[in-house]
Amino acid sequence: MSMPLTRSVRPIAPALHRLSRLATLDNASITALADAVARPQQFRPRRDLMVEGRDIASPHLILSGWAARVRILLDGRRQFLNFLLPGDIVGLYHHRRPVAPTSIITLTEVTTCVPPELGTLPALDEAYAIAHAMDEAYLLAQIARLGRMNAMERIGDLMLELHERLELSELTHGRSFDLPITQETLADALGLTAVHVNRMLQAARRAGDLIWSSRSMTIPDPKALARKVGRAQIKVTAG
Amino acid sequence: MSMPLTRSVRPIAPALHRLSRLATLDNASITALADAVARPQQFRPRRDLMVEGRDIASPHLILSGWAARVRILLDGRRQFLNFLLPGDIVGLYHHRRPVAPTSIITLTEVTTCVPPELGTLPALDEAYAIAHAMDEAYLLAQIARLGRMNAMERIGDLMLELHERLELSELTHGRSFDLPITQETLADALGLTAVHVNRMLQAARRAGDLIWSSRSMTIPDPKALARKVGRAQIKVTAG
DNA sequence: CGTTGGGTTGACAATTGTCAATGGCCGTGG
DNA sequence: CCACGGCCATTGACAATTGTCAACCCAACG
Repeated sequence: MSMPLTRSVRPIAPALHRLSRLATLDNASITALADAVARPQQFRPRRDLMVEGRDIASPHLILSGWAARVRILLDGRRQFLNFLLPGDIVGLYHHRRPVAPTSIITLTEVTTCVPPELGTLPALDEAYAIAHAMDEAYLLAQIARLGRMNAMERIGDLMLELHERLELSELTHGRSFDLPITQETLADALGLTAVHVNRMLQAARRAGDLIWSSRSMTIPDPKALARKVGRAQIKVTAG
Repeated sequence: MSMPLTRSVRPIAPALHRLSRLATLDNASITALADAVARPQQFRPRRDLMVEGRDIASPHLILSGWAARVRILLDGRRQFLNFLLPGDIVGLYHHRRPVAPTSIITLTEVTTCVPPELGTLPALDEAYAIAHAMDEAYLLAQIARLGRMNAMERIGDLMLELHERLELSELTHGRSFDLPITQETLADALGLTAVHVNRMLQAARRAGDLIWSSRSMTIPDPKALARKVGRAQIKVTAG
């Protein structure tokens, strides 16, 4: 905490922690990751990491901060497709000349680096594959959320998902986590309006389901909430 | 059309046609595919190809018929995550012991086969990678549809997507295609109720946007409809 | 201090869902 | 051949959820 080296490594620890949990990484993989992390890139809030339809200049491994994949309709309606949290990887594909399927925008100050290439380190490839499968699982969860849950359930379900994901990188504090976004951003992720999200958040607080103040979201009783919104666990490999 | 051999090959041609379009396949890949296709599996409607949370017994390459990935909430609400059409591949992952992220259910009579393994034929791997990227792009489209489009737009957008996808396997007839599902199935894919889908389909017909009768869906003016629902093209590789 | 971005509130409108009933079509069995 | 049942599509009346618009508050900040 007081040593300079520690200080500089600290903020990126969660991202690496999560990646190294997905598969058993050998020394070569860890070295490659350390090299990658040594060349961080900084982005201010509301900057594009990628633009839909353009070639992907380079993939990103999120080291700190929040970003989101976004799709904008012609008349300006906006839908966030998923959130990108520390440890998440985007733009890594197995085929030539990949085109970004969506734009990616930073929601907060964000640090990224270029992850080690696919196909050079088997252990890392395995981690990538698992990370990718989890991404897909969360996209599927998002579809069910938007298609079949009401506003209250969507909010609860998303908060549980975020808590679960942040836990993997040890970015939670017990039943709380930092939620550095606005209600409008939340609305765009949930397919609702900011006004309605506001009302539902108040209802959730009255019901004792969710308490959000000064950027800290608390889920007093995750299990009870999970039951209430009818939520299943995300699981990607057996055993 | 009259030769026995032709007759038996015919129904699976669309699936192979689409796959071979994604990347340039060498002879080894084509042979491997032909071998795979020679061992078809048949499924009646409403059968599970996979069950959420269970190990994936084997991946499937859809040769004919329609299936869907589905998620069911605790109280029975059902959401179809995407449709699986001839040429689509499911359950092929780069990591060990993959667990099915969702159940897959046949909507019609379906024929599948086990696609050649990943990592043995580079040309085929490239096709798999592109197919997978397209899958992902369609999932993202589904999210935007459910999150930010109204009922009318969702229907139009989905019909355009289905037409576009079926065109890749030459399963369209000009501006028409076979839509072998019920309005309730459509509703479960669109996050709506069957009653509302019914009303919107009638409105679409009155507006001249969509004409659906005896399983044949016609889009009189695809470009106009695309403009009306604010739809973009799906593109996965550059050039 | 004035400005600005986010959050909050109220009144009202639009969209979508619910429930219940009806009719057509088709295959089965008598 | 006809009666029956089942599935699907259709309709109407009504309710619930969510959106829209406009105003206001408040804290942060230059």
